Amino acid sequence: MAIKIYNTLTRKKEEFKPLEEGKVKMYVCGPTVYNYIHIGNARPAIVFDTVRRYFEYRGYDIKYVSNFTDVDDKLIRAAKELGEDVPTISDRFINAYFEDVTELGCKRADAHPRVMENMDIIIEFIEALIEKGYAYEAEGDVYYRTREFDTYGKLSQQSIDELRVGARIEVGEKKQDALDFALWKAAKEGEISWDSPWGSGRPGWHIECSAMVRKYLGETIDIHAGGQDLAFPHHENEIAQSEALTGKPFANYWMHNGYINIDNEKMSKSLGNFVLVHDIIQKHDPEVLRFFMLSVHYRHPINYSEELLSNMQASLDRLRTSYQNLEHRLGSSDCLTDDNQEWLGKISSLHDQFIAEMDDDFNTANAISVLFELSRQANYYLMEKNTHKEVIQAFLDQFQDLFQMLGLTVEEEALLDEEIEKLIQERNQARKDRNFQRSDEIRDRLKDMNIILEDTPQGTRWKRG
RNA sequence: GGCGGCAUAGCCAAGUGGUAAGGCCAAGGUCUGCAAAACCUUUAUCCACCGGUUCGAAUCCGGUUGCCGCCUCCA
Repeated sequence: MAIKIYNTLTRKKEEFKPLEEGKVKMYVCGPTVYNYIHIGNARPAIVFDTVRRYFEYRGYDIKYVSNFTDVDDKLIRAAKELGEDVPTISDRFINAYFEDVTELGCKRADAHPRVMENMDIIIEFIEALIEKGYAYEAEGDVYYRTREFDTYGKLSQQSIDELRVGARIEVGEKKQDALDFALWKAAKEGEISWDSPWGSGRPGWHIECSAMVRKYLGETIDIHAGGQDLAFPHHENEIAQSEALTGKPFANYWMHNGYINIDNEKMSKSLGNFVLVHDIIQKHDPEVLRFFMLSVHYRHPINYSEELLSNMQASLDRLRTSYQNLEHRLGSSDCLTDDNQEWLGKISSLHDQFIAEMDDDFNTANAISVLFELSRQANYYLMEKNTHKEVIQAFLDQFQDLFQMLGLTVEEEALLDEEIEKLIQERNQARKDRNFQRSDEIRDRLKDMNIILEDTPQGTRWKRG
């Protein structure tokens, strides 16, 4: 079975064929680091981290690169407002980004290139475009000649002549055509800037990705990904820049994740309805946010609310409880059963189902439903009087394996605290003596300490609530 | 004006031709000293609406309504 990917470029699900057997080159557009990330930024981070994990899981050698935009208008504005310089602010929020995203279970990319550290290759790229006639200099700015690129609009299916010219596309005097976009912007008084053949200035937004993709991954890559809104104009412009330069396809597969809405409205800074990851993870288990994002297909919109997050907590708890119940039974399992093969077969077929769902354009929603089936089967198995270690272990391994694949953890049970253990023993003695008043007293006391007890035929177990 | 998406139970959400996955919530039952956890049962004769194609459609086609996104910095 092969992995299928919905390719924005062709608007179809296609079988994934890597450029090089067994290898994947993937680039994801990262955030502009002028603030803490909001949950809208978290979606591509989580979704594409999962895509990456899946490729790894399937044995691919994947090189995964994601950039930081650390110089741009928003950063310059933020610097002015805060009375700090741009590098200080971008450093701060890059660190914050890593902290947040790590909490959400995302691994580091193989490279996280920054604009400031790649000024030389950006300038070279622009020079080459000028040389080829695709760009021109105008009073310290450099613009891309959009109409010069024949297939402009192929990603977003926009006809170049249908693009609304006027009110919203700024007709700068320096531009030869309203559709042209900036590759290099001349510095204004007091702005951070770099020297270039066209005077001091800074790069336009789109050129950084073209330049960094080329440097870190090559002229043609397998997968280029980002939020839906980036398809036009950002990705369209990247294609124009890169393909004009190399004459080769820029990326074979384009993936775009859907939006997060709040009360069915797009979340945006201007509407003031954005939710920061930084704030959510004070109140909720960060993995619940990840689980939430993965419970919906990545191309569909998600409507965020606190209530939904609480529902998701309950769902995730169900799976984790199941895992903990298995762990609890591992020690007391014997070897008296003879239906091991049947159970092992069930587990293995659920694994195959999980793979089939993920193969189908990373259908994490369905993959998660397989996890629930695994949980149901495990719970059912635990109802048997005699259980076999081998089967319990197989369940545990399967949970462990698939959770990890999705970037989630089955929380390890904390070590038994001596004091808690002592109280439990005392309570069990009270129960034997049928002194239920005393036993409930102890249970309540532990409950106040956020310890929940469960009496099972194999003894009392506890967990943190 | 151009391009695109969505509409499935109280809530969330899969499902793109073969007769409605899964989760949350709720109700009843089993187990338990009581709980907790778990298990069993129940919860959409129907997938926004109207027509059409088909032996057969939530799924395809046409139309209608509603909501949303992109075309401007944006994940």
